Amino acid sequence: MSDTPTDISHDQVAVRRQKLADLRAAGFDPFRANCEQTHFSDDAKKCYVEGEDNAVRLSVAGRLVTFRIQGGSGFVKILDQQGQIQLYVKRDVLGVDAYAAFKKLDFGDFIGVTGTLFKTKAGEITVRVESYTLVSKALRPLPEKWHGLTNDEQVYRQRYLDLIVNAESRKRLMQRSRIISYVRRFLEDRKFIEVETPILQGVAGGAAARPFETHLNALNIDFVLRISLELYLKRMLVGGYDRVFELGRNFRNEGMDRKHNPEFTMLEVYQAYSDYRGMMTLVRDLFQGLCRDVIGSDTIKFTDKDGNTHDINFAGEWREVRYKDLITQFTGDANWFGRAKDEKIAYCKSIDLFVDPAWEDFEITNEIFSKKIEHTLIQPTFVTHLPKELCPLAKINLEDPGVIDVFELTIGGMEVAPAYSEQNDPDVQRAMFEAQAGGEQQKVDNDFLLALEHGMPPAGGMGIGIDRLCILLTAADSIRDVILFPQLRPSAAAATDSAPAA
RNA sequence: GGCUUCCUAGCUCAAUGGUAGAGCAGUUGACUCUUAAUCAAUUGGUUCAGGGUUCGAGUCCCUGGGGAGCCA
Repeated sequence: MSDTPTDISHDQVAVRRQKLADLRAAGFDPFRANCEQTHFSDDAKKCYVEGEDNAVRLSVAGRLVTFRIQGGSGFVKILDQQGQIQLYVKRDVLGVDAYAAFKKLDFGDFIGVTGTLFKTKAGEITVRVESYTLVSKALRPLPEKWHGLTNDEQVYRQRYLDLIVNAESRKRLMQRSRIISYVRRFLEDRKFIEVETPILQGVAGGAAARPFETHLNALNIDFVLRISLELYLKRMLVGGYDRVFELGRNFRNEGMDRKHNPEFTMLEVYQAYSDYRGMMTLVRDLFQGLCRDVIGSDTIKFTDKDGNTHDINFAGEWREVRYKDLITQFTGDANWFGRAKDEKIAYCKSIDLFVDPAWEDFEITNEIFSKKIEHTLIQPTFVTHLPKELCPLAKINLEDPGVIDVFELTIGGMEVAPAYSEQNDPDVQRAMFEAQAGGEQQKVDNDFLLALEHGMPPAGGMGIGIDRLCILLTAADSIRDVILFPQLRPSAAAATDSAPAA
């Protein structure tokens, strides 16, 4: 086969390039070919009529991922977006030349085939190939078929390889797409309108986080990338959109770990004439629908950070508990909120919890919540009546002016969805902003306050971290497993590794 | 940012400081219902990069790069 002087049989790329060159020399260029795809793999298999082999003719296409040739016939499998389908090729059907060429195909090549459906002795619905076309040559080999690709770095940098060889990754990331699709349908069914608001903002509002900074040359002005969707969506309430949502990317220039990627996807929903209690119903209906539609079960498996497994049950009513009660229960001190700061600090010391003496009282208390309590809330839990200092954008509770009308939905020990009765009093809102800005007037979004002065209807609002939701529902270990291309340091090797052999 | 740990063939992994190996994949051959197909033969390495210690380094030390985990 080879009249080249050097043996290239050990070099898989060279072998594949030689095959490509041979095809071209024979007058066929796979990169100039195409094929028909009448069915995806799963849809094709559903077309099989029980007991009637070779009654249905169709065309499928995909990447070769299994190759079992035995003499004059063989079975191969191709992978498309729905999964795999088996193909049966036979010399007697294809003809000697076409069959010989088929045997030279490699793992990873894209082919299109036309043929009829039948069921093998082993019971697998299979396409009996009448003709095929090579429509793209893979010049590099795939990772190993049995162990797949396990090198984390390569999984993230070359996600396409992970998707080809690791079925769980493919499934998990497909589920993410279905989750997002379901969220849209769910909200649209309830007459919510999807909008798109600016990512480049003058003031990074709606949350407390360090933003990415950038510069708009045309106006010679510094901008930041948004850290939240909130303030622009509320402007939509002012503008008369009663039910509005945005599903989009936020950016926070902070740490990266199993739960944080610098860019992440948030859903925010605002419903006029509702409140945080209305959001409870909405979020519960949404999650229960997601479980049914995407997962197919009311319960999901969850492994906590100590390796213990739990079943999280989304059915029925969910636990509702006041922030204050969680704190007094944890500390065993019914009068916790009446204690002096020194006493709180002393207590934290006694449980080995670091707190900075410069912190405010509420920060010390919240450190207990976030470090000691939050991760124990495994089953869906609405934590309500949070201290007002924790969020300046919510309405103050009518009975207790120290707390706000909000919940934080915590599942699997993670805060998944905060919701508020939204503050719509412009004067209270301004005072809260100014207290939070601590004298730095430029951090106050005056344009938003102007909008509030025009009148915003009472509303319930809610945010859901889509990545965390996906972690939960797909039982993923890390945010990197539910983001197609998680952020990594640039790889120096990648740039030099792609030059083709001359 | 700190601590711990990992980086060896295309992939998954071995290798007391003493000649770098296996499985899969590749190549050649056999095989017309396979399921990680099977059988026979066989190729393939700048051990992440650069220094150092040593008679001798994949292994020990240092610097750098990248990944993961824990902490901040």
